[in-house]
Amino acid sequence: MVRGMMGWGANTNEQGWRKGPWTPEEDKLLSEYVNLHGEGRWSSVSRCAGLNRTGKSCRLRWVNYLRPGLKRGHITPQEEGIIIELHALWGNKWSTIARYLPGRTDNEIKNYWRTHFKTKVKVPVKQDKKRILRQMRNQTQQNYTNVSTTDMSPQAEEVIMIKSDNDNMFSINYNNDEDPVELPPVTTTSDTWTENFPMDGLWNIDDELKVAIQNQAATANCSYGTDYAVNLYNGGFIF
DNA sequence: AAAGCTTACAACCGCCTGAAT
DNA sequence: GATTCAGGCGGTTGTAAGCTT
Repeated sequence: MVRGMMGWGANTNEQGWRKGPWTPEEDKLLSEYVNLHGEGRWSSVSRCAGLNRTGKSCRLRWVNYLRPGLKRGHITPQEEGIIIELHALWGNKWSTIARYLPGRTDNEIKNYWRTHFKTKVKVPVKQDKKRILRQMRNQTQQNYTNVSTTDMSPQAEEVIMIKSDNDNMFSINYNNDEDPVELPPVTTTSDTWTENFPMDGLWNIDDELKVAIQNQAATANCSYGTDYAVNLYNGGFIF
């Protein structure tokens, strides 16, 4: 795989900043300047080093490509194991994960994950769905008559909102849609209610958003919203 | 050999946060 | 306390190379 001169053709934006692939000359200017003056103050780096690049662009180039000590080459099986383990623990906290993989950047790990694992998320079989849906249902009934999402992160809140319309009816609002999906009557305790319940949309929730709920649940104090997320998680909804 | 698909990854964008004013 | 701004982070995009059909 060719590194370097790929992607966007070099051009300038409305503000006159250069965009696109970095040239060897630009790399040299940036490296020399940072080696001399140290990291930080990226906006002044771009000016002082004679680079017509934004501070953000300079920082990114340095951190992901020019910084000394960066590893090159394929992720090793050991590194892959660490990535899998830490991702299970923290979700898409790429910079945090990168701290445990010396020489690897968050960008590299993120790209690796998306390429190798993003599309290989386990799809639950029907039996699993039934079990988990039953748990969700029971937990919601037992613990909350009115589930608030006010304490959830915006991301998590975007995924799912559950509310009780009356004592016996619940509805799920996926992605804050205009038309919430109504659950069958609470009196049903068998599997039949899950059969009738159109959950496909819920099961297709993007993996990152599931992780967002997981993270929210793991980090926040118990509250209705996060507590519910914990229940979802414990019930196996996030896999 | 050519077309289409997949993989890899550099680089951008938008949002968030914390420090400075 | 409000505003501004730089830096950091995660998500996304664009494109070349490799692979498959």
